[in-house]
Amino acid sequence: MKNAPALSSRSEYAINLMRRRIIDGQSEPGSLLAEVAVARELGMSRVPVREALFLLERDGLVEFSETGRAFVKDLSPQDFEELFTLRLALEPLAARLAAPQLKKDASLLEKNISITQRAKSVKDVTRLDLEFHEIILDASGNTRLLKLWQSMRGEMELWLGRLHRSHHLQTQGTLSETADAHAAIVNCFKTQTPAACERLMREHILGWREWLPLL
Amino acid sequence: MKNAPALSSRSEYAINLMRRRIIDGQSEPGSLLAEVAVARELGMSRVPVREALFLLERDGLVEFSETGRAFVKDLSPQDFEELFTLRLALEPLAARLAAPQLKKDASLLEKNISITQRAKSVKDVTRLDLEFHEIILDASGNTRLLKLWQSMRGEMELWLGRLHRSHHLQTQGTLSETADAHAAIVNCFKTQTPAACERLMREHILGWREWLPLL
DNA sequence: GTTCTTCATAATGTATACCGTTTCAAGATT
DNA sequence: AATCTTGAAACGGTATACATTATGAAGAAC
Repeated sequence: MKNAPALSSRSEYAINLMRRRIIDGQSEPGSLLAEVAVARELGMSRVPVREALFLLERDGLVEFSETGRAFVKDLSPQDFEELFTLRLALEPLAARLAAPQLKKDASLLEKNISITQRAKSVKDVTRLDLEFHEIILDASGNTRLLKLWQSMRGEMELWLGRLHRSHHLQTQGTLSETADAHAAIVNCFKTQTPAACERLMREHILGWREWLPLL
Repeated sequence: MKNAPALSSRSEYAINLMRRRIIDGQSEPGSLLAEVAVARELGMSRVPVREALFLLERDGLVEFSETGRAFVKDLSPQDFEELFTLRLALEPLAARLAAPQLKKDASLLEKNISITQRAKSVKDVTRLDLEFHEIILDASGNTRLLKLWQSMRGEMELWLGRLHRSHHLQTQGTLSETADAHAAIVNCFKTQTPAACERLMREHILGWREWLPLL
C-alpha cells in the first residue's frame, strides 16, 4: 500500500508508534483512537491496528469503553498513587529475590549508572532510571513479577512524561542524585544481605515518591 | 466487570468455553490451539477466536510461540512458586488497604463463608475460596491491584484443578478448615487494626501454601 | 429552553480471501 | 541409523467486505 512497515510486523510498528505518541503527549488524553483512522494514517488495515490497541490496553496506555472504543488513557493522581503503592509492594520484594544473583554480577547495573552519570536530559535519566529498576526485576528470576512490573512501566512513563511537560522539574539536583542513589543500591547488593537490599529499595521508592510534585 | 472491548457474544463465548476446557483439563497441556480448528469447531470465524486467544494469554492459560502459535499452558512447579510469591506480596497488602472498608461492611465475605460451609465438592470450595479472596482485593479500592490478582487467578485455578485431578486431596478436613480460617479473617477485619489484618492474611497465605502437595 | 425522538454517520464485530511463513514428515543422502 | 533435504499441508498475518451497533447532532414535541 503506502509506506513500508519497517519492523518485523505491522502490528508491532503500530504499537511502537502509538506508544511513543501517547507517552510524548502528541495524542491528546481521552481522545478517540478509531481503528479506521489510525489504520489509514499508518498505511495498514484495521487488523494490526486492532491488535496493537489490545496490547496497548494491557500496558495501560489505552482504555476501552464498554462498547469497545479505544481512548488515550487519561491518568489521574489517584492512578499514580495506585502505581506507587504497587511499586512499593513489588520492587523491594524483587530486590530481595535478585540479591543473590546481583551480588555475583552487578555489571548491568553498573553500566547503567555509568551511562546515567553522563546523561544530560531529564528524559534520558527517566528512561535510564526505569531501566535500572527493570534490570533488578529481571534478575529476580520471577518472570511473573517482571511482567507485572512491565505492565505498569508504560503508565509510569506516561505520568512522568506529562509531569515533565507541565512542571519543568528542576533537573540539576535530580540528575546526580539518581545516579548516587543507584550507586548506593548497587553497593548494597554487593556487600549486604538480601533483607538489607529489600529495605533500601523500599526507602528508595519512598524517596522517589517524595520527590514528585503532588499535583 | 467489563474489560477490554464489548466482547458481546462470540469472542466472549469462545473465551468462556476455552477457559473452562483448559482449567478442567479437557484441553491437553501443551497442545496446539489452532485458530482455524477452534473456529470451525465453535462455528465462528478466526477473528473472535484470535481475540479470545489473546485474552486467554493475558490470563496465563495460553502461551504463544515465537511464531504466533497458541498452546495450552503447561504449568511447572516453579510457575506455581512464582504465583505463591506474588500472592504473598499482594494479598496482605490488599487486606490492609481493604480493612477500613470491610470493618464497616463485611457482608459479602460473610455471605461467601456461609455458602462455603454448605458446599460439598472440593471444586466448589476452591472456587468459593478464590472468590473470598477476590472480594478483599476488590475492597482494597486499588483497581490495578485487583487486576493483577485477577490476571493470576486463571493460573491458580489451572494449577489447583490439575492438583485435584491427580492427587485426590483429602477433602474432609480442608473443607471446614477453609471456612474456619476465613471466619477468623472476617473477625479480624471487624475487630482489629489494618496492620493486624495484613499479618493474618500473610499467615493465611503461608498456611495455604503448606497445605498443598509439594509435587 | 429542555427533553425526547430520529436517523445518518461512524465505529466496531465478524466473515472471507489471499499470501507468506512455518511445520513436519516422507524421502534422499551420507 | 542418523542426518539432511524438500515440498505440500497447515497455520498465522493481513486486507477487504459486509453486518451490526453506537454515537451525536439536528429536529420535534412539550
